[in-house]
Amino acid sequence: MQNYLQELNEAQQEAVKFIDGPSLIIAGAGSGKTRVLTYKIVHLIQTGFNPNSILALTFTNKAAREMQERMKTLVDVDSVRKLWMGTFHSIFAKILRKESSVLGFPSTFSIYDADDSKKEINEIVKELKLDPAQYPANQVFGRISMAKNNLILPPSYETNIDIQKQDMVAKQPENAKIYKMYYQRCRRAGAMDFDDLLLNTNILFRDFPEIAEKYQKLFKFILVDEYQDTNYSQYLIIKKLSAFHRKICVVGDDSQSIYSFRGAKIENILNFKNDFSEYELFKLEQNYRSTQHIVNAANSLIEKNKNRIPKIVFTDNEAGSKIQIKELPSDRKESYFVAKNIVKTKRENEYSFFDFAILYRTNAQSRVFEDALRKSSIPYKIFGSISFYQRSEIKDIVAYLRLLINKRDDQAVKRIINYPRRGIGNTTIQKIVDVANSNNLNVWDVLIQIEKLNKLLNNRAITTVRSFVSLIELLTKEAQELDAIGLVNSVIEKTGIKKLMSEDRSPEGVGKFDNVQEFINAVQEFSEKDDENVTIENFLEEIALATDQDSDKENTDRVSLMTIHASKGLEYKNVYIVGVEEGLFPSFRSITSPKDIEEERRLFYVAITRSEKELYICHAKQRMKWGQYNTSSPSRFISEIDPKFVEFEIDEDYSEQMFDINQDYNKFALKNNSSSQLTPKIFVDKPKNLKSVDKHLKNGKKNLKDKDDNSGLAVGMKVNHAKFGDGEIIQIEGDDPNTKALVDFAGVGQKNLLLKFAKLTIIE
DNA sequence: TTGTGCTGCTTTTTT
DNA sequence: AGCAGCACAA
Repeated sequence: MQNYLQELNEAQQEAVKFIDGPSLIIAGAGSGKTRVLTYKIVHLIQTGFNPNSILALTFTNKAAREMQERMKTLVDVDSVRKLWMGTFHSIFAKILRKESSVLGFPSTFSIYDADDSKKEINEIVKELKLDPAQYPANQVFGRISMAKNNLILPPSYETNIDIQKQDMVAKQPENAKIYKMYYQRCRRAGAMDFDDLLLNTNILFRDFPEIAEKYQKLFKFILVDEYQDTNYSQYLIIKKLSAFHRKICVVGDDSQSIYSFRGAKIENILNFKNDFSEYELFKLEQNYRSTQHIVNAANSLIEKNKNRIPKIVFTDNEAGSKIQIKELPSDRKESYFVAKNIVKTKRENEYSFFDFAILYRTNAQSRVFEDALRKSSIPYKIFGSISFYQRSEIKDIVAYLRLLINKRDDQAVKRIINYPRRGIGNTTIQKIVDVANSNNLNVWDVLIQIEKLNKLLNNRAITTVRSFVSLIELLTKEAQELDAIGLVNSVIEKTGIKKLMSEDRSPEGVGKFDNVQEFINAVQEFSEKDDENVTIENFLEEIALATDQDSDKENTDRVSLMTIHASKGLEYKNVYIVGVEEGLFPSFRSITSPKDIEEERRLFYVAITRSEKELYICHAKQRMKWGQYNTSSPSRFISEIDPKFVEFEIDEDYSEQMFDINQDYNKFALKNNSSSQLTPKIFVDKPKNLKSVDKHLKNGKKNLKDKDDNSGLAVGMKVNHAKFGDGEIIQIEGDDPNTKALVDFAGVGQKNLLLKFAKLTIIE
């Protein structure tokens, strides 16, 4: 069983074999980092460590899954299952579920995703009568996230001078107040957002030393992947947990630190020696992935960064071809070029589509490529766009499940109280929410005693709310009795979601229905796991922390499209880095800060090192942004690569003959014209609803009670309307609840008004 | 209460 | 260009 070591080079072997204390492994791009980590865990198990005492933290679910798969070929499946292996968020969510009671959270606490969080923030901003434009949920959430990742709770946020200064500069002096309320609301809802999972773990370990000790002793060996991307909150957890055994191995590459925007501290890797002075350092510098030209080009670029750990990544691979720098006239042509080039390269080298990746800086860039690939009949898959579970039709169902498990989940109730439409409108909801907030109650608490609001709400509203409550109570009961699949089926059945969706025959509607089917399949698959943890709670947790990368089950041959961030850890034979232009890459937001530019440079470094054989770097001279063409110049990063390793290419024929940018322009201009200018506004001057009038007549509903007295109105009368001013009645028709009057208003034209809504006063 | 048409925002990257 | 949220009309 020693042979696994022979598959490693000397440096890798040393790193794997050292298990006596803390170690730091600096792993250059393509140096076999995952392999080392995997084998190290295997080695630990072989040396006698109980898998249950090994904690391995990864950055993504995917990384964890990949390692697990690899390990299953090396050790028995049962050992792999017993490992504590997963993302920070999923591992500590699990621990928090066990221990949450001491923190005042139910073990069934909900996990708010970014959507829920932003909605909550928006509601608070409105409640505080602040201007939503001045307090964009995105920004405020970013501030709160930053605070939490640095363990700054609302009281400290309020008194922290630096933070207050920043908020003043940003013209958001009330952020502290919003944070405070947000914090309370989440607590009230029994909900944690992503950052809370880490923050609360810290609080747990800080305030309950006996619990901390339990886990400190449990985890005899701790491994952390992508250490350069950990934030302060994560760092503290790791430090605390490893304090007892001090057997910790962190793996990372400072050159690939690309997540500082969400609080990652590259310093964590640089400061490892401060906390673990007895540590051993291992450097993996041999690249097994790429050609010499690619490795050298990447090295020459990253050397421009000041803040880095010195290391020399080298390779014994072939020299390979030079990196191609390609200039294109427009973003559209960039996409056609890539499509054509993929076809050509594939044919010449007998590659599969799997061997190609298109990498971009922002998700928005994917659209044109989708277009070009589809037109060229190239199969493709976009990674990391919207996660399957983020789709609104799925989130609706998930909201029901969340509510069944945690009645305090206010975001979930608000989402589904009127979905499917059951006649609880915004006015009613707002009143209920107001009552909840002013009494510091959960929305659900108010709903179950809705009768008490008989002064505030009309009887109809109270009745509908009551039937909603009994629906939820019924489903809650079922949640105890049925298995996961049965429950989900019952939910979509009894709520009417199934009926509603099956009636929608539009292509989007059908697509949504398919997604719901797919969701049910996912539940099925989950419940078939031969695991003791197949509860609906665990399923919800898994999907709350799932990203899109998760759902790549199909293995049809196709080209991969993704952001560079999403590409970290992956490799492809042929890579196209597109949109390498100033303002886009590096992003215009980073251009004023040298520190941010360094991060963008590392990001570019990551992009380059994804490639094994061929690398194209493309930039377009014109790019469509927000519906308008802008001129852009090549990124500074292109000229930072040592020219020895690149070749420039401007294909004149290609750009002149095949495309004409003005054609694109004209097309858009034409489209805009036809929709907004050529279509004249038509005023309604004929009663549209003749059909419904007919129906009522047939049904003989003519002389039902006359509550709203419209009898004073007649054709020819002069009336006044609050908005439209004075006018003359041309026509009256329809029976009572739907009586309509056609009125000719001076200057406005003719309007067909429904009398039960329109307030007309008679002038003469 | 519900549906529609308009405004205004978006684009950094994600657990 | 595309979309969500929102005001307003029905």
